[in-house]
Amino acid sequence: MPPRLKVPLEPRKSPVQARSVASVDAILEATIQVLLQVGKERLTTTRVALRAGVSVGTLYQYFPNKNALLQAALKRHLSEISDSIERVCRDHKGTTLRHMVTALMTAFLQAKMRDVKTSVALYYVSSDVDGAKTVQQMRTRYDKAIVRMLASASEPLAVEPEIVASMLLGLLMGVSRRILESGAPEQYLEPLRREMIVMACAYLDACSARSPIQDTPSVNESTRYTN
Amino acid sequence: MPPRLKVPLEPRKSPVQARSVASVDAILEATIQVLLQVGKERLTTTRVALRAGVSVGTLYQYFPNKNALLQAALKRHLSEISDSIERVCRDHKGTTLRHMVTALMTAFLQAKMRDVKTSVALYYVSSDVDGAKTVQQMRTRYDKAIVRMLASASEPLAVEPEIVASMLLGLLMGVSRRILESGAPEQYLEPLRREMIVMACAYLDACSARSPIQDTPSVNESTRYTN
DNA sequence: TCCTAACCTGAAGCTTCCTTCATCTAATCA
DNA sequence: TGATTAGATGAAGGAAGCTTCAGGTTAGGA
Repeated sequence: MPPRLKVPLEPRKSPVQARSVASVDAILEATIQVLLQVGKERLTTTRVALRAGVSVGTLYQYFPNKNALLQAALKRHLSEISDSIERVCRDHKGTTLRHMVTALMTAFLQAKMRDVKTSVALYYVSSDVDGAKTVQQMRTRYDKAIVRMLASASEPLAVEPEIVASMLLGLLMGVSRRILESGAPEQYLEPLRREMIVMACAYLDACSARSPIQDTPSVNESTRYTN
Repeated sequence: MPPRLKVPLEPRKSPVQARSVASVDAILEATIQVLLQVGKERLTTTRVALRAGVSVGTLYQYFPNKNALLQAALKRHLSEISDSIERVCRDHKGTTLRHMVTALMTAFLQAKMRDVKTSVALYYVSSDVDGAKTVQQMRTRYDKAIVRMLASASEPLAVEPEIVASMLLGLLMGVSRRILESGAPEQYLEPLRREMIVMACAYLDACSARSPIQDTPSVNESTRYTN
């Protein structure tokens, strides 16, 4: 049983004329729609092509295989978000921690909710083997940008920026995922956004209150509390 | 094109003798392993059976189809976590908010990290159409339990417990997912757990400091901050 | 206008796997 | 110990869908 290393993974033709650019775009768009309509399991290349108004052959002219198609759609979406985060981080270097968090949360949510459908659809592909890789790459971009921003804060930060970034991103991702997965009625978005900012700010304050070296009382058992 | 509503979805035979119980367990275990080794896309029932040391036929005696197998594995894992959370919530009714959060965070992380491999493997199935349903069910269980606990706190809670629960779970899920997906070196777990508790407590304090009716300064633009 | 390259088409080959079922073995009980 | 039920087997049917390719159409330049 030789490992199936199908050779034809060379990137396909890339669009030159206007009509082909349109095709590629339609295909990517159709991918999202099909994903939303039937889920990843029942997404077929033929179905995507049909939806996009082109033939399967055309699809395979720009994407070497089904998986590449899915990854491309995922990448396109995540890149937009990464860009938006990096921009915010750049724009807020040297400001207050509070300013930073507020801007970060707002930007992230805005980017993620810009089109909810796409975000939801892509959860289907974000957690297969290849999807995870793509996600990981983007995560690295977020992380770095945020750490850099935090490190430039006008106030001193009592905790390593990596840790803080981890917490902020965890909160951000976790809450937004919850919102998206739970049907996401528009109205809850704004209050939750505010709540997240409250939480993040409260956390940062708590960080500042701590001495640089950890002074959290140690906790060894699940039944003993930091009071 | 009739919707494919394959009839034979009746639940199969359930194990009676000891050996069959062992088989079912081996199959479920093998599912996780195969999931980890090759991912969901390349998981085949034959491969799972082989790994479990039984034949495909045996597998199909207990699981009506491949998907049911995956869902069963997912459900088993999530149920353990739900149980653990519900227990903690029950055991901490009427205590301090701080006690509650600390216990909650600790219990959740412990349950999730008990065996990291399983948790990671099941991310692959947790976000397909059916997996999402299962996850949603469990989420409801978490939510209710936590809301009930929060509502019983010895101190008054200035914010609706649903909102608080949402935030806490968002944080919890988000951070733990980050940990799991990023390779999860054991050593980072404890500091992050503490950090989460710090964050959650800081948030609860901030909540108490607010008057019952929202007094968060309103924010209308992404470029205006709550100072 | 004609030619070449870009682009599009979709039937069919081929592979992969899910699932069944006829048959065999092991356990349990009278 | 013989009968009955539970459990296990794995070759083979069959469906589904990815991908190719030989042959058409369109666009743009000479």
